[in-house]
Parts: sequence; structure tokens; C-alpha cells
Amino acid sequence: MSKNPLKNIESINLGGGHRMTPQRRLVFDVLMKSQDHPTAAEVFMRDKNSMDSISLATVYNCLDTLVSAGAIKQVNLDREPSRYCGNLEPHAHFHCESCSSVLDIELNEGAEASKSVIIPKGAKAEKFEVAVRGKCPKCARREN
Amino acid sequence: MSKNPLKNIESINLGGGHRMTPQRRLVFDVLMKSQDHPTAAEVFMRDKNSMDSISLATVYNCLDTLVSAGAIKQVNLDREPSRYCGNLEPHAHFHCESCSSVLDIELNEGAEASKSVIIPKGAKAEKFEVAVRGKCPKCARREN
DNA sequence: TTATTATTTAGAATAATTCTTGATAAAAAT
DNA sequence: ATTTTTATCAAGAATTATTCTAAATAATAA
Repeated sequence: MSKNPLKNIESINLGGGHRMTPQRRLVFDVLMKSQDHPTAAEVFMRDKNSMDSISLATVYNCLDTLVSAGAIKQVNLDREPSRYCGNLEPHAHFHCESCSSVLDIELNEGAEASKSVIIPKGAKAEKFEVAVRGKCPKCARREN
Repeated sequence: MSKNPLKNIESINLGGGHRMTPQRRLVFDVLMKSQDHPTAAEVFMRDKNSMDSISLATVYNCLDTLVSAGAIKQVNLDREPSRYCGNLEPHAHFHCESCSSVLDIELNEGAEASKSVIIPKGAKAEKFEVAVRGKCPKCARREN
């Protein structure tokens, strides 16, 4: 289960007249049950188990809405399809070059990413992202 | 001019029977003259000035070959088109949310990105990437 | 109840990138 | 110097993730 402080989706404020719908609820719930950073297509397949009528476009819409509301995170690595993540705690991502899986990795306290770079004068830094590329434990083991 | 230790393209070893061709030379030269992390389409337009016959597919091929040879870097931010970078020094990227421009930013010595994350047991970390998102100096100024 | 606004769906459209194919050119072998 | 092999190029088709469009439905507000 992802570390998401939102006890349930009803507590999410989507903002601006946006409604909580069965589709949005389902997309959120599926993501909360997932540990593997599914793509929109993967979320779609999982959603279909509970709601056969849901469409891929709707899954994209719901994911976008939930990302905008801050209820989930969108994860982009290289130019691969976007993945979605229910873990709202600050964390980084480990990206396996062999199997393309994505793992959450913890950030070391005290070693903030913001300290590792020199921001240009006048620029306003808003988000820092750290990504690590390599072989995940499974793939590293397999190749020995 | 980018900080690239390769004095000229002739010193690049493309490896594996790959040849240095006028197109590859041109793509490399254009990139060395660019400071702005152009996309493949932008490189293509600049190349056309010197070689009208060059095709976009060839630019993609040349960029791929040069990336594989380690002569240039590919920069992917969010799901925007790939950008290419002649700066081979270790550095991070600042990505402006307003104008989508990309700036090289220096890494603070001693504050390595590798220290800011906890790599999972058994995983082999190979590359660390730090990306900063925000407003570039120009855009930050404009909004005040 | 009626009018307004948001949402869903299916499928079309878009855009970056890759693939295919035939032609050309360079390198290696004879 | 030919022939053969291999690599490259160019044009356009194909692919794929994502967004857009339009019509139908549903929820909310008046």
C-alpha cells in the first residue's frame, strides 16, 4: 500500500467545481493498491476488472485530474510512457535499465537535492527531482 | 561554446564499424555551436542551412549514434521532445516551466546526488540525475 | 423543472520517434 | 581495379503515447 496521507478519496478536494465520480474514485483506488508505478494503459486494464465500461481516455482524464489535485504523482523517466504513483511522501525513483521497472527510493535526510546544485541567479527553483538509473536487485542478481 | 573535451569530431570513435560522415560531422558541429539544448527538429533546421539535402530521419540517426558514442548527451525532461547537449561535463538541468527552456546548472562539489538517496539492497546504481523545475531568470523577472 | 456545467465515451487527430525500402557510397576482399 | 560486403542516407510510412472532438449522459444550480 502506498504511503498516502489521504485516508480515502472522499477527502480529496479536486477544486474548481470538479466532481468526485465513480471513475475517479476507481482510478485512485487502483493506484493506492499498486506498488509498481503503472502506466495509464496498465491502470486502464486494472480498472476494467471493476468497471468494464471505463475508457482509456477517461483514465487519462482521471489521472490528470488527480495529479492536478495533488492526490497522486506523475513520474516521467526518459521518454517512456508516464507512470503514476500513489506515494506522496518525498522520495526519488530508481529506474531499472533492464526491466524498465520503477522503484521508490528514500531520500537521505540532510542531503537535500537542493544543496547539490547551484541555481542560476534570478531563477526560482520550485521542484527538485532525483532519478537513479541502473539495475534493480532482481536484474542485477540475474546477470551474475 | 559547450564544454566538450573532444577537440574536434575526428577524435570521436563511433565504434563498431561506424563511419564519420558529413552528416554526423555537421550534426555534431551544430550542437557544439548551440547553447540552448535544441530538439532534433531544431538541430535539423540548423543543419539545413549548411546541407539542404539532410533529412530529419538522418538527424535522428546521427544524434543517436553520437549519444551512443558518448560524444553528446540526450536530455529528457517530462514528456517533452528530447533535447541534445554538447556539454559533457557532469552537470544538472534547470527546466523553466514558463518558457520550456533548459539551462545547464553546475553541481556543488561534495554534495553528490548519490549521497542524497538510499539505493535498494542489491541494486546497481549507474547514473544519477538531478533536475530542477521552476522559473528561469528571464521568466521570473517578467512575472514581478 | 429547466438550464447550466461537468463528465464520459469512442474514435479521430496529433506529434515525436522509429521503421522500411531502395539508392548511394565507402571499405574490404578478390 | 573490380567485385562484394557493409554502412549510410533519404523519403515517407508506421508506431505509439497522448490529446482532442463531439455527442450522450449525469450531476448541480437556478
